[in-house]
Amino acid sequence: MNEKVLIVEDDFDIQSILKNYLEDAGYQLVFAADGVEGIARFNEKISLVILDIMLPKIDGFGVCEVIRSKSDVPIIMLTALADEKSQLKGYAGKIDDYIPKPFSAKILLCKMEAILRRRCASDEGEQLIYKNLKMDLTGHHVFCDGTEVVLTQKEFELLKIMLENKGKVFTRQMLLDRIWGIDAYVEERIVDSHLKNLRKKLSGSYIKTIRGVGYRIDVEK
Amino acid sequence: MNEKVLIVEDDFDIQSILKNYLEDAGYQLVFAADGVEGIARFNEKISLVILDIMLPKIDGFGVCEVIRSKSDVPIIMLTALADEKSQLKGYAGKIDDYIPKPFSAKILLCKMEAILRRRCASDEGEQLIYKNLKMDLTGHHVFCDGTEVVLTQKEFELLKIMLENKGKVFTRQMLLDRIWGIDAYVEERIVDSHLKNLRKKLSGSYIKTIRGVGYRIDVEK
DNA sequence: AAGGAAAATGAAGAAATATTGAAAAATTCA
DNA sequence: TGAATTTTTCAATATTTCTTCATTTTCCTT
Repeated sequence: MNEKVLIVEDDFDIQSILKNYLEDAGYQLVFAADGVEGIARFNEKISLVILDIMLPKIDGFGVCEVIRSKSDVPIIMLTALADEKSQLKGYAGKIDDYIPKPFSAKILLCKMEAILRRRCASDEGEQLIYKNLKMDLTGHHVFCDGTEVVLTQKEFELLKIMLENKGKVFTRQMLLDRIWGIDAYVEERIVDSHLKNLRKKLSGSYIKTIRGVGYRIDVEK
Repeated sequence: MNEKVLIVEDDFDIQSILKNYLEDAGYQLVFAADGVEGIARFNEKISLVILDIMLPKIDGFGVCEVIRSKSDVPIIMLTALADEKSQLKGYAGKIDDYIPKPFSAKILLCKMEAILRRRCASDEGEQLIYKNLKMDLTGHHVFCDGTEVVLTQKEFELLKIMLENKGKVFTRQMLLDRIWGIDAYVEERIVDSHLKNLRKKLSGSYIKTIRGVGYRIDVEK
């Protein structure tokens, strides 16, 4: 447990209601008072985002678009705009739920739990298993056919992210953003370099190259 | 694709609204007019349940409890009882969403899609389907009759743009602008060239030539 | 209906680009 | 400091992209 929730909301009263209610329910909260801050505060550790629409600097739809471009994190829009058009616009941006203000904190909590319950296996398991490969995430071990393969930090993260998203192509930039961070200034070729070493260590054709796009680990058949 | 939805609802008008709207959206519907029938009609093939609360014989909460005892299928309650207490009771039974009547069919559809998107197993990513052709955009795969066809990047983009705009004629210049960028300086014939290769790989007459104008993929009948 | 012009197709080779492998340089960590 | 890791760089290789031109098809004119 101990889920981090990012709340992007400029209304102080609502911030304070959420603070009381959600912290009591055991969530760790991260607040942002405008769109730019919301985007800046978002990271891989966040399990859910609560997003207002009318925000200073960048509005909720914009924030949603930026976050969605790099993550499938659940997003709940919490806003005074109750009209159908805004709602549909929200859902078009792949949000998970839309709650018009005024809202009931109890119901918000229920909805959050309903959504979090549906989350995919990725972060609940301590282990990732793929073909004859086993990753022990807590212990930072990787086994190939039962024998341990020692990976460096970067190799480990690379493999982890790709195994958590089997079937999805990652561009080098996406991998850089997720492993090195969006503000890291490194050559894009660094990804190739680590991937090469990873492939050599794993001695199996797990990672496919999609020329002109990036890399992918195929879904198991 | 082709998801089965179980609708447990005794109001004939709502049955008929849902029938029109959801069938158009490509869902396969199974109707039940009371709680007992709802439980009887439920099976492993059902991807989602839409549940009224006030039902003959067994009420929605009861049906929910029975279904939840054997399955994690997503459940949406759709009911006239808008009070908070009923909603909380619903969420306590591990439903996924609660929509008070009167409801907007469009929003129901959005919510259904948001919930289905979150499902663990069959998380296929974004897809474009046309006749016996399937494009998996997240995975950068193309399947023709189930077998994979490997496309180069330009071929992939060409097919993607045309499939996203079925029925629209693209001039070579339009395709150049969208794929190569408006400032690219390349021969217009490059489009023909890639299109030829694409046609050969797909082995089916998907892409029509509009002489003197450009190319088009017809809308499906 | 025949001939000619315009447009589209097919194919092949050249040019450009992306990926890989490998190794040197820089950095981090103990 | 020394070892391991990370990052950069670069040449070799593989693949794609682009150009060109001959061939075929379609359409228009007579």
